[in-house]
Amino acid sequence: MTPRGRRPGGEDTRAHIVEVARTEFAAHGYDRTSLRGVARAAGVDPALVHHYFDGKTDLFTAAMTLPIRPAEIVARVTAAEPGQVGASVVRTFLTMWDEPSRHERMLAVVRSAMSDEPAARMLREFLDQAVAGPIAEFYAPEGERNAVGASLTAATLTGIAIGRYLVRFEGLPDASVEELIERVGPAIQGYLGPRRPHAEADQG
Amino acid sequence: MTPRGRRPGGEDTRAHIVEVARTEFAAHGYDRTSLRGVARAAGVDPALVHHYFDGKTDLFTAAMTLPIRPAEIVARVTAAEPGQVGASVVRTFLTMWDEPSRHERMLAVVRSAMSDEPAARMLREFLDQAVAGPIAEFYAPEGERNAVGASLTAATLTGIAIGRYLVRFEGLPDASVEELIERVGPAIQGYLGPRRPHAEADQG
DNA sequence: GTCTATAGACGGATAGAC
DNA sequence: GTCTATCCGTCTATAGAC
Repeated sequence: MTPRGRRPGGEDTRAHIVEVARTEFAAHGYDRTSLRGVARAAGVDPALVHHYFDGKTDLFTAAMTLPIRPAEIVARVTAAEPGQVGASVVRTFLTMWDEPSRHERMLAVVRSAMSDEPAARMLREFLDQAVAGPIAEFYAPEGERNAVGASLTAATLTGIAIGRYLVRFEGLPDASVEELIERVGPAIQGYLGPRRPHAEADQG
Repeated sequence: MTPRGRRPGGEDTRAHIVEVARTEFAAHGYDRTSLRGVARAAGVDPALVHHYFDGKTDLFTAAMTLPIRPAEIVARVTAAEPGQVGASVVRTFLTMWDEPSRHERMLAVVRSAMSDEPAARMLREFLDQAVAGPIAEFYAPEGERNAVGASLTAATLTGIAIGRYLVRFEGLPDASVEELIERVGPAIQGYLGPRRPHAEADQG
């Protein structure tokens, strides 16, 4: 019957809208998610969504925001033995994907980042805080950074997320976390280690 | 003045539309590209686009199609020394991205694959033909396949393309092809080599 | 706090004239 | 082969009644 007017309980409709929006963004990406669709799925009026949020971008931001604690991640990474940092990074990342509170957010951001610039910025910032930053902290507290190595790490993790959760490359969705750590860890380790190819690289 | 009626020369308007469409899809992704926008950019009437193509999906397919020759790729990969197959794969892939005839197509497919299922299918098929197939051919002509290894390779290459050409991770757009080959080659090599972790794997 | 109503724009698609 | 005209759907956003 869709009762009109103020909702019975004083429950948090706003929070409900945010939740539904997150699910929609995760499932369809930014472009294909409409405020009307969110309103429909949430069982509220489209105008109510506008009442709470400035617009689509605002709703997206509200639905995605969940602070990450770089310090925590640094702690996890630095707890690993030097030779196991690659594996530790992979484990940390895959674990984040498996946290229910983060899964949909990450899905939505990656899906949307390919065509929406604000979403792309969010992806870059996330990777910077959750991957590149902690790594730099570990390997070069002084300030020297291996930017390409960090970016290759971020790229690898992004590609795996896409192959595993979005586009579904053969075998990836069903691979165990342990198998992935075992196979990808060494690759990451290689990106992060010191470079000395055929140039002079004595110390730092 | 936008002359009416049939165009002066008998030039191939259809081909022109396809070209323009490819550029639009590459720049904005599937969702944000409209037939009207394509028509506008091509200087033709929107109805003409419908005259040539069944719909948006049809136009997309027409704009993306460019046969790849697995045999060629196999030849390039198999020409490498066994220890250099990883580097060879990376070089082959990055070279394809740099071919002008392919660059926009690949950009468009990757951009679109995150939210459009037909585009996702195209991406899977491309990676299967251009990466997984040739690799399998090289390592296991008999039919045994290292599916996860091939998928991890595909995921890595996809992630690098995204970081280098789409989302622009720090340092990746400016990295030289040689540096990428040098750093990523060994990682790919690791995915493709035989696995013998802690299970029995005598021959195969 | 919630809804009705509507403005204003753009999308894909089609029928048919020239 | 090309364009006019139009249908019908969807979207974001706003003003204002209850």
